[in-house]
Amino acid sequence: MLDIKFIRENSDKIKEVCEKKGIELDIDYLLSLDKKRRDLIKKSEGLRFQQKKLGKEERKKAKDIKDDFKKIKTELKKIEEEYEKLMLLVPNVYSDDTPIGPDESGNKEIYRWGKVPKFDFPIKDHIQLGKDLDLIDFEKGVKVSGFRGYFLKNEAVLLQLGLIMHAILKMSAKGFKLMITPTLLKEFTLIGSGHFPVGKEDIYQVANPGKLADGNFIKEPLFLTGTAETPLLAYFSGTTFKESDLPIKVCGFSPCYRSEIGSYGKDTKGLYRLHEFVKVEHIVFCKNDNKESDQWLEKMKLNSQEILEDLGLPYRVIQICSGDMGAGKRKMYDVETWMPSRNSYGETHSASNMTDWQSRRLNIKYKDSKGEIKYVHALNDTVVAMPRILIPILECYQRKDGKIDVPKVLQKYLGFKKIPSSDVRI
RNA sequence: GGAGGAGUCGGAUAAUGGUAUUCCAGCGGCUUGCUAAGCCGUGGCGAUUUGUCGCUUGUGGGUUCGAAUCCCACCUCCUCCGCCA
Repeated sequence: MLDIKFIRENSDKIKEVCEKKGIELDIDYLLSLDKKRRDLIKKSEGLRFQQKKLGKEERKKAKDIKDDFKKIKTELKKIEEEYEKLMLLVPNVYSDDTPIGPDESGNKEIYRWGKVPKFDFPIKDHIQLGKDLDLIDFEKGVKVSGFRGYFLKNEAVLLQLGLIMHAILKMSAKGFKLMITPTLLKEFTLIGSGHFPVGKEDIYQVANPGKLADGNFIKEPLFLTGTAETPLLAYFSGTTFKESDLPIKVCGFSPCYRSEIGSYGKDTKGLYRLHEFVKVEHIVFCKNDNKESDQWLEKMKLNSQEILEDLGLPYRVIQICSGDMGAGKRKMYDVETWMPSRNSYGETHSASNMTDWQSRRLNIKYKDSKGEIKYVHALNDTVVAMPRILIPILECYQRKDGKIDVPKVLQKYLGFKKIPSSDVRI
């Protein structure tokens, strides 16, 4: 959400942002609602003032005012509902260096690391490797969980747990507070992170939200989050920090659920696009300053890159263009990792500067040195998302003999250097 | 699964239908000086013609000239019994 004053004063800019982000929104209508809203607030407050004054003196006259007041109040409520609905749709202004483009074709590669592996034998994809080495079972996954279901088995389990440990310990050493977050979330959290109202169809809603201690059903719907970003942000909703508390740095681990309704028929095979996965995510709150939050975005992006360099996986960094970034974002990078079976890079990380677009929705503020209350800037980025990252690991580290080397950085967590490892077989 | 309570500023607390009290903490200022003390100011949100005005007692409604107080729904917490990874 943006400041309505900012929208009033920069309506042409906002209209341009809507156009370049591919968002259809009638800003003039929003501004007309805003005008009506303020008129009605003035009227209703004036009546309330008189009513309160008269209430003490003359009760009959106060009663007459009450009817007018009620009428205005009803009208105001209607306008405000419409106004608030639109305010949630107003996109954030993208940074000056964001490429302008209609969709992913406008994204820009800005960095490349690592040597793409060359194989002198016919390679297998991770699906084949997973089957041959008994690491992934898609057939049983679909049988038990349905489309896009999967089981990880044996060394793949340890690989995933090792990756989590590596990521968590690394972020902890960098001064991030650690959390394991809930994934069953109330609606306000998803409005807060910006996944609602647009994008609602990608979030699962729980049909039976459960019972309370007193035996009654919970009436408020619950949703399964698609990322730990949402609960991490909502953890701090309603908080006013001291400026000296900033930056707030938190690293969260959670399962993630995505219906992928907009992606039917896309990436239907393998570990790439799944309904449920797990992810280590990190967020930062900093001062309300574009320069500072953009610097944090660079630092966070480097954390993602560092993980891939630890794993020895070749990657590239993409700067996302206006038309491919979400409504709430000011600036966004994807990091893509080399996936031999695709013969290309595939997205494994995503870093975004949301500025105060989320913190306004969630009411996350700080008192600056002058005593002024401001909204924090919020950023989020992947540390490691699994099992998608197993695709490049399994495929890049495969050997001619059909075995797979374990990336060196993970060996201490797994206790073996190659897959299969007799150590974990029963 | 059963029974009963409770939600007032960061913490504590008063107000049983008459317009939210007091204390502590924090922050700002002042005074006195000796290991600190005292005094004054200070919640948040919104509108504004910058004078102010409105809202804010968990949330949303209702009754009323007037609601923290009465009614309805929701959210949350606590106590006791039972069950449970």
